[in-house]
Amino acid sequence: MAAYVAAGGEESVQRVITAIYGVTKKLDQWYGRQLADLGLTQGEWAVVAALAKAGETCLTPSQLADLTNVAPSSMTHRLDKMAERGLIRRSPDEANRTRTLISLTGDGWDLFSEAIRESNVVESDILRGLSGDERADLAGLLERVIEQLDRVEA
Amino acid sequence: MAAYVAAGGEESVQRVITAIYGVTKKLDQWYGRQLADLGLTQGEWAVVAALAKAGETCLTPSQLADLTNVAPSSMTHRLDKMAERGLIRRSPDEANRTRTLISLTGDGWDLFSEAIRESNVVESDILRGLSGDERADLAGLLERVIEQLDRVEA
DNA sequence: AACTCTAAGTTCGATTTCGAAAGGTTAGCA
DNA sequence: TGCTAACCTTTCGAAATCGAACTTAGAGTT
Repeated sequence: MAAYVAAGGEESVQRVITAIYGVTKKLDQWYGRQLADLGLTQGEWAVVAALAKAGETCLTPSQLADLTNVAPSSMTHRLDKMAERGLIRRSPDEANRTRTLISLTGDGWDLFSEAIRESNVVESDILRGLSGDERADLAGLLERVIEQLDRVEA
Repeated sequence: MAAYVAAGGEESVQRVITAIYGVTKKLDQWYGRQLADLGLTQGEWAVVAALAKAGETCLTPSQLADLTNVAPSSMTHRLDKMAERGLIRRSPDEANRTRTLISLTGDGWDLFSEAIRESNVVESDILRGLSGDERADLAGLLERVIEQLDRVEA
């Protein structure tokens, strides 16, 4: 730690970064446990949830890859398995034949409903310790960090 | 989104979770870019940094696995590669021969110094947009979330 | 001392992920 | 029309990760 500070690093930054990675790790564990019953991985749940949130509108593999933070090639593989299992369906986009449109099948919707209904994946437990204002503060601060990182990127 | 809310999920929770995963993703990209010059992966840097922060005291593979959030078996592989490259050294713990002690070699320390000196990995850029108070708030809120998650776990 | 139970590190096989390259499709423009 | 550039998805090979099983060492008990 002393080496960091001496080199110009700030302890407050370290503290935040450590905490962010800590929360992410815990969150991953929590999701993993909640989804194990349904035979879903986190990545697969992320796809189901993204499609469910999108509602009627279909999403492309690229969009899903962006939304769930993986490379497009990884999404191809993931969708292969989910299609094989009958959770999603690939259909060609007639308007732009470069694209493929992904939608939930009946089974996919059933699985989403079941996960929600059994409240396996209602995330309220996670932030139970924070008040409404504090949640807003937290989200706001994190969003500002994201903005800053976007700016550094450019 | 409507499906979530109807099922008892709260939008504020979704917002926080989305933001946390967003920051983590950006952070990973940022680290990846900074470290590419040095030929280090994030995981390897995490090991170097942990050992550097520990200073004189050696760490065991298990401790490093905990600190860097990977399985012990993954750490074995990582350390193999780093030892092969001459960055770290394994030495038996005479006090407890179950353990192995990991320490940075001269080359490992040089690499750490170089990374810091070239300010490749001084994280201050990341939180430039936040004041000191805000950083403390952010860290505090995240740490409370971690506590809550620990409690749910038990 | 003998036995058991726990802990640490590693090995092994399976899975997941990534990046680079390929193939097909669209859009812009001379 | 023909050419080029960009985009989307997929294929492929390489690398990282995980969980489970295994080996060895230490601690505690009788």
